[in-house]
Amino acid sequence: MTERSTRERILDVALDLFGTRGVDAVSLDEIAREVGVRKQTVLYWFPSKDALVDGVLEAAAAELAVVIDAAARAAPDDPLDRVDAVVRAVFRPAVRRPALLGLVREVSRLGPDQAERLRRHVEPLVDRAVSYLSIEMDAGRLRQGDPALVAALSYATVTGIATEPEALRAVGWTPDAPGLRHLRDELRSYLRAALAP
Amino acid sequence: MTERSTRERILDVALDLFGTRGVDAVSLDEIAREVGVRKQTVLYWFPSKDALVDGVLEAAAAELAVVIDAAARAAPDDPLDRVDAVVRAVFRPAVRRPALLGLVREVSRLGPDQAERLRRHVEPLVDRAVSYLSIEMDAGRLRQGDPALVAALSYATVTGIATEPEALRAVGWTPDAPGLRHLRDELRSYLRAALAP
DNA sequence: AGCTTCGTCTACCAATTGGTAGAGAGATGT
DNA sequence: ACATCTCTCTACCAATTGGTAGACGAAGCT
Repeated sequence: MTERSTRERILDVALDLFGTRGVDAVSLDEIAREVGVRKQTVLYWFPSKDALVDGVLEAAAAELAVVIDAAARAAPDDPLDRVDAVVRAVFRPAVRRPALLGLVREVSRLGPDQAERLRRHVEPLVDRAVSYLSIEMDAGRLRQGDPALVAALSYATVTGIATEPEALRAVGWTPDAPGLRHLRDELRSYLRAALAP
Repeated sequence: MTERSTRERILDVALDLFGTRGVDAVSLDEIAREVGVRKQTVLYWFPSKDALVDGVLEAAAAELAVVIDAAARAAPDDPLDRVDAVVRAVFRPAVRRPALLGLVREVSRLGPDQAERLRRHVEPLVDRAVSYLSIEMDAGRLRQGDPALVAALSYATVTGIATEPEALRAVGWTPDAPGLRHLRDELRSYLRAALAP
């Protein structure tokens, strides 16, 4: 068996709790309890709560970056198909672990230092996405617009829908398997329509 | 002079703080300090923190409902124009007080009781929006799709973009007056494209 | 005048928070 | 065999949390 390291397990639990309930609402004690260890062990691996938040952010960003990158590379040439592929790829981990996108969302609340640090992590990904959109817009294969804002809007759509289960429940949606497929397909058509020329 | 009541001022401050930093991260002491009063005065008007959260949610929902309702009624007949009008109407208060939409977003974290209560408040608004979309889709004036999910997706787009300043800063956007206008216009075209037949 | 209600206050309190100090068990290198 | 290093632990601590009990002044009612 694999016997994941304590450090890893702490990161995992912290990502889940921070992402679903917010950083300030989760205590080190609670994380420790969930991991099956004492608070001081958490503080051994991450000398402060801030350090733990840093670690979790970094891990989450890395995890997302890998998924997105792989999907974008493997996708076919047409930009709409490519966006489609990224959405499909992100959708699975995002729904399985809402905390993943939820945490990224959480950043706005943390100090500007942490926001800045995360931004540096994500920057290359963002830059590539924006310049890609820009090129494809110029080529007439995507709707014209400000590529930076279109990127932000697409991101907002995906993150928003993935991290707001309440909004979905308010319109009567249920999170079972067919519901998930249906949601994914509607999200894809919606984004396609928003981006198509 | 107007001399707003203590209760009102508490609701105001609490909405701002809860919305921007999260309910759990804000203490009654802090709210009281901001209002210029002691914590026990807050507890006099709202017998517990939960009660305060309830009050704030209700006030926020009511405020949003009024804005949306007015815009939708005053708008022209074409559904795209109507969506446009609502977006323009929501955009201003949302940007001036990001807490407003931020708080609605916050609901997912609160207990299911509070989520349930807020949902009852918002339900008529949601129902009307969904059935409106449904009718216009059947009439061929909007893109075909599941009206409930399209409503949720549109909401996610607007809320997401309004409550994630970090995402916007990551693509180099700045929150000055021209930036705001530009963002609003891009949001409008994006939504238009996503909903157009 | 006297009594009550309203709004805010001071004085506490038990529980929880993030964090420090340092002991002790196990493995590892010499 | 011994010293060192790695990891987790117990024992505390000061600060902050949401909340209770009740005093105090001002205003209104009789």
